[in-house]
Amino acid sequence: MGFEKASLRRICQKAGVTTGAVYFFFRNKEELFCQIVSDTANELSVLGNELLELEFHELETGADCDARLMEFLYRRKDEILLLLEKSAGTRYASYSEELYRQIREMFSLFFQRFGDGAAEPELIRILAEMRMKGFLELLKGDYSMEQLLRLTRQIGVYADGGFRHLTAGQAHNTDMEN
Amino acid sequence: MGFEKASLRRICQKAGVTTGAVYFFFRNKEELFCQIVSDTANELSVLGNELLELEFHELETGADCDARLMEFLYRRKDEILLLLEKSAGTRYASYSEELYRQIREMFSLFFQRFGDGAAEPELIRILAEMRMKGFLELLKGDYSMEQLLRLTRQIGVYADGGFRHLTAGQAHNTDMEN
Amino acid sequence: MGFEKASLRRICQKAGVTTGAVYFFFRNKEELFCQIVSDTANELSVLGNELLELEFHELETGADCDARLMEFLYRRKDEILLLLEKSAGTRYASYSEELYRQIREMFSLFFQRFGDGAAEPELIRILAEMRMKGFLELLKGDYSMEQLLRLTRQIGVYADGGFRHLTAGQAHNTDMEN
Amino acid sequence: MGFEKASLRRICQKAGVTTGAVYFFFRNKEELFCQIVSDTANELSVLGNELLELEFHELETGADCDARLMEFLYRRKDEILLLLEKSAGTRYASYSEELYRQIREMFSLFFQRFGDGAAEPELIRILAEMRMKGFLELLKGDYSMEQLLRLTRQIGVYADGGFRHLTAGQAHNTDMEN
DNA sequence: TATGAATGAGATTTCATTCAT
DNA sequence: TATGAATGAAATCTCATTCAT
Repeated sequence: MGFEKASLRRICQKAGVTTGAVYFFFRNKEELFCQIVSDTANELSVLGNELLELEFHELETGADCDARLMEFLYRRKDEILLLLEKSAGTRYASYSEELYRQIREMFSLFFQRFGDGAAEPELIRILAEMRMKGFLELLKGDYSMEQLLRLTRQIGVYADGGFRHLTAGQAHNTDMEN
Repeated sequence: MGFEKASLRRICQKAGVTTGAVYFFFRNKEELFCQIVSDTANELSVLGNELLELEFHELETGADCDARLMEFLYRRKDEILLLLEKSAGTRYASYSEELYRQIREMFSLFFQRFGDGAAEPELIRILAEMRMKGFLELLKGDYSMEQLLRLTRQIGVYADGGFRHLTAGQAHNTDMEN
Repeated sequence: MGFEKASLRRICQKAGVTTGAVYFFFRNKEELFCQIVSDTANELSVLGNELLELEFHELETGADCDARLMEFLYRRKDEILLLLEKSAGTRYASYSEELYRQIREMFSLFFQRFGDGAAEPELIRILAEMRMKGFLELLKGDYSMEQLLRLTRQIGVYADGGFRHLTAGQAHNTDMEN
Repeated sequence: MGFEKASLRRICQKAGVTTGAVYFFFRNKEELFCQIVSDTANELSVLGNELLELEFHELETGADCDARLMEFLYRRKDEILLLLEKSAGTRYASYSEELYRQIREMFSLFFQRFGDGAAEPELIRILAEMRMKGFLELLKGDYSMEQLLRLTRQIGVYADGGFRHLTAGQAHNTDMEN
């Protein structure tokens, strides 16, 4: 579980390399981790910004954004899961924060645009965490690309409905939840 | 991060005790962990079943169930976070599985009752993970009880809307996501 | 196995005492051990000398000596086994040496008296070890006093026969062993 | 004293290695012990069975068997002493039981063949323990090969005489022991 | 007289890292 | 470029002993 629990000895044993060899290519254990995920991390950041931009200018639907994101995550499955779930103890430990920020920004945008005014930051934080969790769990499931995209679409529908209900209900909150 | 990375040495250092002292009270590191969380774990299981029952017989609204759950979690915040996020390596490692099962069961029930027929297990799995994540993040935020309950209600509204959108959309799926 | 492997904690647990209490009665772990065996050790030394004396003046048969010895060992079974097999690490560690010396002396006497001249010290050493081992194993068996004495007598017969064969054979050694 | 009391720390200190280094070659302390003695243990078992067979078919005298055994033990002195006296706590702890069984079997054979009928198992047990003890003490003495073989022969003579006296005496037991 | 709690040293084991070759 | 061996620190756990009460 996680970078810190993964013993280099065991990693190397599985990879059929000697531990000594690792230190020829990488300065230390963290460097090894980082070189594995860095490209993916960079590209994900770029993609995130790009999608944020698209959404901002309403050039693409949310569903299309989700699909493009998932396609990327799927292709880099292993690295993504390392990056987002096993990076504690490395300099990528807080990488996911950047993603969360992007998602929160997007959500904030939605609330401003389609909701009735400002959105509560804490609510947005929770929703962002949930959404991200959704992506990650989709990734962890052993799905085919088709399955994955279909499920992604459904999660999108779910999120969309949730958002609408939330903004609609904020005016007459008490009515809605009963 | 987690039970396994939490060095007993460091724990004891912070607590101002020697590591040897711990072994007077607990057989080993895991026992220490378990004695901290066991009561809470048991009560949570009971509460989970109770709420499941209530929902099943429609004796209480989902919102009320959520509120009762959050109140419990809030009162046992520390133990709950240990139990659900730091238990890898202990015999509670798979405890959360039970909770997930309960949530999935409840979701399944909803889909059967209000949706149009059977629900896809994989979709339910993802939604359950997201919902749980929501609860946990609510817990991790440093909120007052009032704030917490208000946010919980909002998440409930979100989830409710998501569910409706999802079941409504299953008939004319392609329309919805565009 | 032995004094050093027996944890005081476990000893006390079995005895239903607290470890603290032990240190009220005994200076330390070794003292506890020694007070358990000391009386027995002293009496055994005395008995050993007495039997040696008796044999020396031919006031008693070897079989009677053996019987008296075994009766004593049997009554102090537990202490004897502690003293002779678990004393490593205590000041009784070399206690058994004294017994071996006595047995060797007795064997030496036999060889001088009934054999044809001086006896080889190394041979006597081995025979003494074997004889002692015999006594200890007799003790460890879960026998009744009667069984024990009968077996002791048989071992005596064995040893007697061995001795005779050995002394008889020393003149024409090569004949005997074929 | 024994495997369990032999601290790896001290072993390594004497060997001029760090304890960590040991774990490069051996999985744990027990593995270290086992790899030292395993070959010897296997060969001893084979030899034991072989000698048992020879005795059974009377292809070799007891004295020759003893000599062959001692030669083997002498060549593997260190490993044998580890195996038979220091193995408590390892998976070889009960190894010597196999040897005892072989010796008892051989003794049983003798009693059936040369004695007058069945032999008492408990007596045989004691005699086997004594005989084994003899072998071990022979080994522990710092003898030359010649000395060792000569002493072994003498112990053989002793045992032989003991056996004869015992079987002869079983008919008129009460006479003998006085 | 006895207990419960605590200590500190030392045991086995693991691990990232280094180094000679 | 790569290996096998080694190191030293730190982890969990055990144990004899001490001490306040």
